[in-house]
Amino acid sequence: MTEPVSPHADVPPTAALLPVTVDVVALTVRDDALHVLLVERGVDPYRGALALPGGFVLPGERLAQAARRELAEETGVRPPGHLEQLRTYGPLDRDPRGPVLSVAYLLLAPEFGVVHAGSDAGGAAWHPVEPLLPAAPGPSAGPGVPTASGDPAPSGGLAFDHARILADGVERARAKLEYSALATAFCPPEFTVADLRRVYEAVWGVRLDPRNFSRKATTTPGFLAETGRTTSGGTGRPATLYRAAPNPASLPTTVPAQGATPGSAADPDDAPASVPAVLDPPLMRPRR
Amino acid sequence: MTEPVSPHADVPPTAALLPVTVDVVALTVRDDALHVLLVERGVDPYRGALALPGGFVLPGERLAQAARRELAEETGVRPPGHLEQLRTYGPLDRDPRGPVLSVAYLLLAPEFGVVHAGSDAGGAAWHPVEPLLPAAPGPSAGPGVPTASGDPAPSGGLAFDHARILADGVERARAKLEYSALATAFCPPEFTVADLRRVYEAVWGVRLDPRNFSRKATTTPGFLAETGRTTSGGTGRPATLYRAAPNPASLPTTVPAQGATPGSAADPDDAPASVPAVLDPPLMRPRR
DNA sequence: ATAATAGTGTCTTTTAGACAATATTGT
DNA sequence: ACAATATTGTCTAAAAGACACTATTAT
Repeated sequence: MTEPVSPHADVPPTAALLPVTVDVVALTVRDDALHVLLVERGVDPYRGALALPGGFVLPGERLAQAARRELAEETGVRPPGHLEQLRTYGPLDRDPRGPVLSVAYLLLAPEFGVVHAGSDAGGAAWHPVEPLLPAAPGPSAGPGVPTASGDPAPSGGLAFDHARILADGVERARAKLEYSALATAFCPPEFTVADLRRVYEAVWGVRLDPRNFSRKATTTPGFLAETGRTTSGGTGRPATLYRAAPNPASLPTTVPAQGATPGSAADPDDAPASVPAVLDPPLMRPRR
Repeated sequence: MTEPVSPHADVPPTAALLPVTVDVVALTVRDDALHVLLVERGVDPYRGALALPGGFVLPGERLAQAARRELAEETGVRPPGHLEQLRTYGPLDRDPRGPVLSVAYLLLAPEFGVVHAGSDAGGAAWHPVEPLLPAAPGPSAGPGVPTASGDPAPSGGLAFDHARILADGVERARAKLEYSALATAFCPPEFTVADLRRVYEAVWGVRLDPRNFSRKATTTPGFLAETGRTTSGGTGRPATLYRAAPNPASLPTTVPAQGATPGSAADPDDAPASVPAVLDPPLMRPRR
């Protein structure tokens, strides 16, 4: 029998002990545009500013678990979709309270309704990402965000370094659509080829030829599985309904967990589950 | 004047305070094979086992800074090459000492000599990666590592979860060669097309046609810059010497730092520096 | 019938891959 | 001259893209 050991028993005394937050870049496609889930901060620092949903990791908690908990607390629902780790920021010069490490997660999900206004944050809501991203180069485009004067937010109108984290999340999402089947994560369980095309168009900000797209999507192995059913009611010819193909030749996910709590074992969100045989050709490519 | 504030002043008391390590997957190409830098652990846990170089982040230290410090301490030299963040592991079920967060970094570098045997680790040395990776699927290949019996190492003969981290690093490296110009990070400042081809061949484990490769490499914009010089002395026709092209249309690296220590400002290693216009075509592709 | 969207056929352009042929060096 | 490696040229095959045309529904 081992007594409940105090954490960090044998860690060298010179090691830093850092508070760790998780922040979630939750993306969805809504009205043919990419949207991100943001909360209005109800506490300092950055009280009143928009921020990514997130918060501190609790003792004994896993990172992905913390991400899902924060998301649930701040939306009132348990969000669907694909959750994966994005990257880690900090610990210096990003939080006025002092050194804080932040592990960002990326959620790609079909639009889900936001119910609840959390305790320390005004309700969460979907916001179009485009005005929050750094202006594209080339011919100087429209005005960014008016940046309400007096606002302490450093960039893009978001608290902390969240504008940068958002930009990184969007870039990751754009890249993943190209060489993985993850576009389906933005769709409900059953969807049409046109739904899927609108995901690519919104995330990449391009127009794709519906005819060539249809052929490419339906003939790419491991991408779509026919349900046998079709849409009805809308105008025009009914469309075939698909769902995401079941784990296409998934890579053997190294290290399946070892001596851990069996059941909450190795974080499935952290295992690049049905992810990308790297050396396969891209699934989809934007127009040249 | 602000007094030196105690760290974590206003952090909620329920937040976990975690020790954080950095671990570095340092890869190089040596004798036409991908190698990783490993140290033999001189202290518990996993004393005597091979491990990735790394250690605890110190108070006031940045992540990439800690990665470079550990690397320097354990090799005796300041390694060249491209350093980028890989991903974050933990904090549960990965260190017998208790919950520890580990932020892994990836270094892609030309082979550099290892000088020094650090204090808490036997000397660092290059090891071929192939026997350390999980057996590829398909027809069951050769025997992995004999796994010296009595060794507490969980997998691949490496301490902690380092076999998994290594696998993730190799996968990242393989992917990056495909759509970025990072293969040059494995080369010395001046190199030939053949040198570069051997990088691809070693990392991907394939053979590439030297003639088609040469054309592709030299005609891809933003990849190579001619030095005007050529090799000499070797057998055969002298080859043109190239260096990596200077930042090809680099993306505007969001958030250039704000109120930080000017000089050690925003970590350049953490900024995806000259990284991949995502929507560009891949630079190179492995054979089908 | 008309409008609207879904999906197929076919041609053109681009890119990748195979491989002959030429170029330039050391021995 | 011969061996060895570098580099260019040319043809073929595969993939991407443009776009006419057919299919199937609602009104």
